[in-house]
Amino acid sequence: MSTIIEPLRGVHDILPAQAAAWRFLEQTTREVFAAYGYEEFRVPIIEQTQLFKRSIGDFTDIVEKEMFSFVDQGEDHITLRPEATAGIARAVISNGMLRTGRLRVWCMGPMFRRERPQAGRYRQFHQIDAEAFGFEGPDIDAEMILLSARLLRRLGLSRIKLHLNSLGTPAARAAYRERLVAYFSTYESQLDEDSRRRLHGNPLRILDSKHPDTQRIVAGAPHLADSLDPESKTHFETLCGHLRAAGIEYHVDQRLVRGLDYYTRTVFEWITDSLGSQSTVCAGGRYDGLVAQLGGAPTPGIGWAMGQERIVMLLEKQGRIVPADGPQVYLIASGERAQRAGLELAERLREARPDLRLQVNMGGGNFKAQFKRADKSGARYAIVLGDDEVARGTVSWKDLRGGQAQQECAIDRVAERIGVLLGNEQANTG
RNA sequence: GUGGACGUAGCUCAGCUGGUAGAGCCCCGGAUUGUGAUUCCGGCCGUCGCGGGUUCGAGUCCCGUCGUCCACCCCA
Repeated sequence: MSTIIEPLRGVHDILPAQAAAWRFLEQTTREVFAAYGYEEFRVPIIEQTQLFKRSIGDFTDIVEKEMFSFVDQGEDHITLRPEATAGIARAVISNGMLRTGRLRVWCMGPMFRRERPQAGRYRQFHQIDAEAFGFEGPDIDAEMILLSARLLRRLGLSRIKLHLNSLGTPAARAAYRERLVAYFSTYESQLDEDSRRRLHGNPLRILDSKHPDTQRIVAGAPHLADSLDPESKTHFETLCGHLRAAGIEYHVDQRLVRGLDYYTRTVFEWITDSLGSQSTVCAGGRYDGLVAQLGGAPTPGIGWAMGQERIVMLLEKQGRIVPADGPQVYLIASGERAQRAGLELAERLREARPDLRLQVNMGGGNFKAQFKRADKSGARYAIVLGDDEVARGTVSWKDLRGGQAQQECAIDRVAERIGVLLGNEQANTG
């Protein structure tokens, strides 16, 4: 007897029972992106380790200790992508896609971070990702946020709040960063360990430290808003105006700085109060310097990422019923002749109605057993084919959910019959 | 990475102060003829996460380990 192989820590199977919620999320995502004219982009899951070091920032926890990195047989330094933006930016440059100026894309897929797992925080997790390149003005910032808002609304989720802030231009941010370093340096000995470590790497992160002592020091720190350059200020105010006009509620959060180094100007997060400490459901911002940093022509960019596991958790928690896609019709066939006739009939029906979801009983069984399976399949109707029906050239037809009596109809009129019945059903369920 | 709680059948859980495991659901079969979902009867299912220790004896106590979860950290 060999021992059972367990999954790796922090990775999960998505079981068929859960897949409906995922499919609903993914289908809705496709529709919403299409509604805004965004194109799907598929990029690799593995990239050169250097890509993430250069884009996300050497001093972020992600790069410092959370990446799944390895050297392969050919001495290549490879990393499983911990986020999507860097890979998309790289792909946009590699494929010369910026020559046409502007680009609005989205992608969806697994990401990897070697964190300590918790509900809503996994080592392999999935994100929906939106990116736009080549747009300088705040209109695209607004569109990005409106798009995410519409997606959340279309999913039927509520009680998710939008937090908003601006980090300024790279220059203003750099100046602010210096001011911040100067300020925190005078209190260096009083800072907590993590904050001290970040002081010269990513001092903005110190702002949202939860250490009480550090927080006291943070309270006296120079304000980001005061250091904003006039252009960034205007940019931010225009964005806020767009959001108000569109009826999107938001909360300006001075502490919101985001963890990744590449952000500039607009940053935002959608936050829920029903997921414990994994409260951010979607987050993003502008990264005007990233493309140039990765060797492309200087091009402004903005994007966001949404955590799919967290969304699915919210769908469950908020009791959203997602459309199932089990069979509509279950075909029962008993006896050798009936089985053969049943298989043939099923194929004919699928030919006639490509959208039909029809499950054929397999593995035999008496009528009782087959009806049990028909019931369990969730199908609305059962088509019954036994020796009697075969002899008569008919099928019996049973409504498993309604009170209608069982009927019989000619075998070559079944497709027509399905059209009538499921047509009605679709009208009823919208 | 730090601190803490938990880990018993496929699922949800019970098992008092240590005496070699139970329920419900699920699944399978039956209640005369080719009919499910209800009811009744019967049946299957566990190295009590794993490893070590204490003990005559451990699911129950101790240690370690793995995993899940909570907070921190980080972040989607």
